[in-house]
This record gives sequence, C-alpha cells and structure tokens, in this order.
Amino acid sequence: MRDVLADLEWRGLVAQTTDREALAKDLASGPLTLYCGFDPTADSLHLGSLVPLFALRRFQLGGHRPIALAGGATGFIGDPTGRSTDRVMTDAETLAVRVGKLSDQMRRFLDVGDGPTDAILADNLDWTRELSVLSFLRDIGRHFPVNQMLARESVSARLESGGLSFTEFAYQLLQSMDYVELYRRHGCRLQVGGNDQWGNITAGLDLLRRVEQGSAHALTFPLVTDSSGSKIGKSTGGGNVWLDPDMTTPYALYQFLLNVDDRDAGTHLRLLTFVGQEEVEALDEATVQRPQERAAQRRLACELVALVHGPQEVGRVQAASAALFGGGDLAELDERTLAAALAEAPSVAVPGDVPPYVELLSSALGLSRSEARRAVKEGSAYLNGAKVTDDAAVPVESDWLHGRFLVLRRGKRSVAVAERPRP
RNA sequence: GGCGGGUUGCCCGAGUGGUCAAAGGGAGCAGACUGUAAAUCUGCCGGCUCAGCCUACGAAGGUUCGAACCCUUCACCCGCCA
Repeated sequence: MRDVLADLEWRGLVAQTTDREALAKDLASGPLTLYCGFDPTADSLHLGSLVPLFALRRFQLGGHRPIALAGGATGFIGDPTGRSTDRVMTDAETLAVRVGKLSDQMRRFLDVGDGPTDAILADNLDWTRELSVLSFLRDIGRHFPVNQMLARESVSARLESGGLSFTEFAYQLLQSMDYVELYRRHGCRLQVGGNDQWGNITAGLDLLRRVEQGSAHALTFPLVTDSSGSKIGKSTGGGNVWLDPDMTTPYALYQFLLNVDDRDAGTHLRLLTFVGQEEVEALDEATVQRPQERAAQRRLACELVALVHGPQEVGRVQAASAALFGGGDLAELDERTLAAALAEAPSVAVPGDVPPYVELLSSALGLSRSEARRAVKEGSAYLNGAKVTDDAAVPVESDWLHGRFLVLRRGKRSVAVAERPRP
C-alpha cells in the first residue's frame, strides 16, 4: 500500500501538520488510530463532508484505524468557528435523530468493526452526558489559560464582530476533551479536520499533554473553495448537495458534478474520489486538450454516484441525463426508457382534473406561482420539450406521453414530471 | 446602572414623512453565446385570484390624510462611562 501521507499530500489534502516527520514515522510503524469529528448540523452529510470522511477512509485503506466521531455533545453547543453569531440551538431529540442518520451514512464508507483497522463510530455525548459541571471545571477547565483561549482565531474574530456567549467559548474545551477521551479509550493519536479546526485540534493536543503526558498529532485539510470562491459541494442553487437521496436525488448529484467548472474538476477528483494519481493526471490532461468532452467531470460524477448511491444507480442516472439532455424528441422514447429517466426527476401526481400549466410547474419544481408564471413570461418553461407561452393553458390529452407523463422543464436544467395513473 | 449608536428583502448595504416592494453590490434564476462549462451581454429576482391587491424595513402601540422614515414601550446587538 502506498504511503498514506504522500497520497494525501499529492491530493492537496494537507494544510498543516504538527511534526510531519514524527507523524510519518508513527504511520509507518503500524496501525495508528485517528479521529475526525462531525457535528450533526443537518439530517444528512453533504458533499463537502466527504472530504474528511474519505480522508478517514484513505487512512483505513492505508492500514490505520479511523474513528468517526459524531458530535452529539459538541453539536449541542455549537462551534463558533467561522460564525459571526451564536448558533441557533438545536434540541436534544433532533440531534439524536441526526446522529443516527449521520452514522448510517458514514457506515457506508468505512469498514466498521473490531479489527485492528476497523473503524469505530463514536459519539461524544457518551462521555459528556453524565459529566458534572464541577468536575468539568476542575478536571478540564483548569488546564485552559483564558488568555490563550482568547487568542484563538475563532474566538478573537468573534470578539471583534460582536462577541460570543460563554457556551460557545467553551466549545474548544469539549472538543479537546474528546481527543483525550479517545486517546484513553482507543489510543487515538491523530486528529484530522478542516483547517479551521486547527486551533481546536491543537487545544486538544495541549490538554492531552497536560493530563496524560501524551504525545499525538494534528493534521488539517485545506478549506477547499471552488473557483467561484464558495465551499465545495454547494449547489448552484446556493444550498448544499446532500448525500441523502431524499434531499438530493442521485440524478441531481450527477448533474451537479457533471457541471463542475473545468478548473475545479481535477481538485474534486482528488478530494472526493479514490481515483489514482495516474488516472487523475490523465483526466487533467484530457480537460486541457478536449474540454468539451468533460471526461474529468463524467468520471467524477459516475464515481460519486456509485460511491454514494451504489453502482446500480450510475446507469439509471446516465440514461436519465441522456434522455433529458439528448435533444431528442421525448415522444420518441419508449415508455420504459422514459419512465426510468423520469424516475430520477422530482414528480407530482395528477389525480383527476388536470390543472393549468403554471400549477403543474410550480408544484413539481417547488416554485411559487409567481416564479412559475415568470418562467413562462421569460420563455424558459417547456412542456415535453416545447416552449410554453400561455401559463393558463391546460395540457390536452395528446400531451400525455404514453398516456401517463408530462415532462415539465424550466430552463435547461430543471426537469420534473407530472404523472397520472396508467389509463 | 448611565449615556450614545444600531436592528432594512437570501447576504452586504443605501434610504430618514408621500414619487418605496425600498438605490447599489453579492448570491441566485432565465435568455443569448457555448461544451448541460467559464467569461461576457440582457432580463428577472416578496406573495397572490397579477394593468390590481396583499404582506414586508427587530416587536407592539401611537401621531398623521399618509410612516422603513416621527413619538412611546419592549427585545436584542455595539461602543463609551460606572
């Protein structure tokens, strides 16, 4: 197996490390236990969360033991890093549900078990739930000089932009405690995370040294932004691209990746896939030589759909893309192909009476009626590939493809389907 | 506790009694051009039963023919003083 550290460096995944040589030595001398924390801020992981998660997997493939730590406790408090105001607090039940969902998702990418390189899924609520305030203050708090805490970037930034509550101020203590706890329980000696976590991670190292005289490592990933400056995995719609198929369909994931800017395709391949160096570099070259083929984007999109939703989804998603973007006449498609293609698109069921076009478009694509009407006015609304000019028009019998489907489209990319029971 | 400043649409931010659904920028959407790309240009960008109406400028009241703009109270934030 190739040297993990060298692979990470080639992929551009290493922003900062503590003593690199010592880390390399530890990695070379046998399975090292490492961890990365994931706070439950939503019901699903998103594309950006795959960077650290896949990094854990890379370590695992390299013969090490990863711990994916769900932040049941830290998520309860809210990390002030990179935020300008206090987080809205989430209640405990919601968090518990989220932790469960995130764990399920993480299980798909890591081999979890009891073996020496099997991953562990942990939740920091396990060692904080019963912790008393007094022991926290005595055993943990006394090791944290306030002057150092204040100096941390995440805190000082907040002090300048309006302050932060004690709750958030204490976040770094909780995270530090996690490191110590995982060191004690599992011999964890490396914490990885986004570069914005550097302060929190090194705080953990300090605590570890003080309470356990332990020596351990830190490694952070660069905070990757795409060429337009936004975080990786943010959809053009401004929102996140989620892994949960109910939140972002496999088709939408595929389309999002297929549309990645040429300049970002190589970076995405490195960070979000396990495609090897030789092939990635060949794809980089292909992008330069024949950009219109989008070989890198295609590979990226297929890879991730397979990783996230399973290999069987790839074909379906590709068929859907071909049908919906092929430029061919939708009416020409046979029922089975059409149904398969449309299965990936958002759909709306039409019961009895057929409502007018705006109504269908807005409900299927989640637009307000004003937006749907505007789309028609702007000439960007289509029914079965033909431009719609009258927003009040009601689809007629012959519009129903195979008697069942109406293909609704707004602009080039948003496709939805209205479906009614087979006649 | 005292004094002063602030709270505007997804974000930033102008507006300080009618011409305000609110300048400008960013983000986003669409059209043209392309490669389902980028850049560029153009249009859109609160909702609706859409030539009109409704809801909105921290919250609630008030003054006024008329309030984002004036007054009162409340909440939160910032600064200075104690």
